[in-house]
Amino acid sequence: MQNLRQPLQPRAEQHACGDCPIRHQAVCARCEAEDLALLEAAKVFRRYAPGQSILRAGDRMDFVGSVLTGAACLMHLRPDGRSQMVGLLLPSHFLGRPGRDHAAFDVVALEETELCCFRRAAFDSILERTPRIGQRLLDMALDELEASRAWLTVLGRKTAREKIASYFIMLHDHDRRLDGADRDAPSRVTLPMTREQMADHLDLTMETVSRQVTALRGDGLLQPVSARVVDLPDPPGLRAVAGG
Amino acid sequence: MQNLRQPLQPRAEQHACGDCPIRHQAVCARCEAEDLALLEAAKVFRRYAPGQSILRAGDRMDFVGSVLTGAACLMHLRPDGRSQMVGLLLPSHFLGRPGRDHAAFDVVALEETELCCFRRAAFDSILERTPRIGQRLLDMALDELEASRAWLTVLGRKTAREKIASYFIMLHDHDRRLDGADRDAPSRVTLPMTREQMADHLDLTMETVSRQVTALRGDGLLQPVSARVVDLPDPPGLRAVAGG
DNA sequence: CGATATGTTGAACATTCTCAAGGGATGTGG
DNA sequence: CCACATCCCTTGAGAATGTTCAACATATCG
Repeated sequence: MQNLRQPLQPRAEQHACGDCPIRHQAVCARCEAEDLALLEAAKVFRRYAPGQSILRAGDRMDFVGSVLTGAACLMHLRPDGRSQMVGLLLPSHFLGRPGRDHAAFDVVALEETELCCFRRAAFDSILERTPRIGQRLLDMALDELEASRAWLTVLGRKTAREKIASYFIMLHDHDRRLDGADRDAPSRVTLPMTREQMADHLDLTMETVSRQVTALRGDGLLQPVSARVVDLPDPPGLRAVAGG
Repeated sequence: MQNLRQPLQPRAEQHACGDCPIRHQAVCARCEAEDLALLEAAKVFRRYAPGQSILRAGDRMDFVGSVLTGAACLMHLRPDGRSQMVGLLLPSHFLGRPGRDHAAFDVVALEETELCCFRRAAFDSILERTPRIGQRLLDMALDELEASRAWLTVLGRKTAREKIASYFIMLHDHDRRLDGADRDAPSRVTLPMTREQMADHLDLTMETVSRQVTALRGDGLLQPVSARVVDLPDPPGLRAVAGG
């Protein structure tokens, strides 16, 4: 069993918070210099390979942390073997839950992924002394809750075509949130997952994903560059297809 | 437009926190006497009729609060008119979001519903002075997030039959959380919604809901007493059908 | 180059939806 | 008390979206 205590990858090179790519989006976003010093002293970078298990449902969680680079997913495995991807962890997202010992879902790295981790005990004590971090965490949790509820609409009320469009728009928008560029300008997204994993996330089959990607390419809304890289020539058009 | 500032129902009779039905499940669960005094001074009960709108998406939210009795739902309305119920507010659930002015979703009372409300400004200042409440709120938000993610599996990977079973088990389990009784013992649940609203929540059609309820009755897992009251003679059996 | 993993396309099938009709409770007015 | 209206629910038959099963294509990597 692999978890945060047993990274299989070589120890990640650790950077200063000053030039952190997620400095102003993550749990530390509202920290002042003094708060940051506390976090900086406690942090440890961890690196995971694609497909590597970061946590398993029920595991003791000794660490919490932020996704720095890469992507991971939360998986809900059912007793009968069926599984559903119930969340995506992209750079700046927080992993772990203060006040809860065991993981609720499996967490799997989708691609090469770096985490900025804090030992649970250390993080909890920083939380106590630094209300700003607790507030930020609450805010992020409520954002995630809103996103998860909005995703219910994607799974529940959208057609296969709309789901695929919604998925690409979500990736595009998350990139724009990090780089601040124009949301309507053409862009290139790198897919963090295989067709099969997309199918899992969108509650479709791999075949339907494939067919709908082909269809959207035919409509000029997606322009595959390679299997994992896709150009979006017309984000507003794609957003319209995504519908809401 | 109706919202928390304009309840159409007569002013609700207000009770002391001491004999509150959700005293130990709501946001105030971990409050000591002194914290409770602060909340008690700021609280106002509100009552809503079935079908009444409590909030509309985008509304300014001047109040936050807990559901005391009844049930309400969070609705996500899409531009094309399709809608999806993205959450259920049952007794003890919290409504509203500190640090956010506008509502993300519509909130509609499903049945006669009482809320224990606090003016946003007052609540925010209590939050600041009472870290226990902030912690409890974070904990509840993370519980809701987990529930919402688990519901993704219901919508995404379950058959109509499994969805119906999951729905009844969810209601049964929420009742058991409030009354502490045995989760495996036969019980009677009161449905807070019509077949059409159930369909909306489960992402099915009213017709499919009706057919599957009939089928589960045939299997001895549901025993309708009236349209809105159903006996569950065999919760473990129903839970098995719900599957995960 | 051959092997394995990943992605695409095709055709038959199944679950659920849509459209349509009818049943049963409750309420209102005559 | 009955006729009628309304709302909610149930049942049926055909249609449709997405699935399943299967073959084939493409890519990556030893």
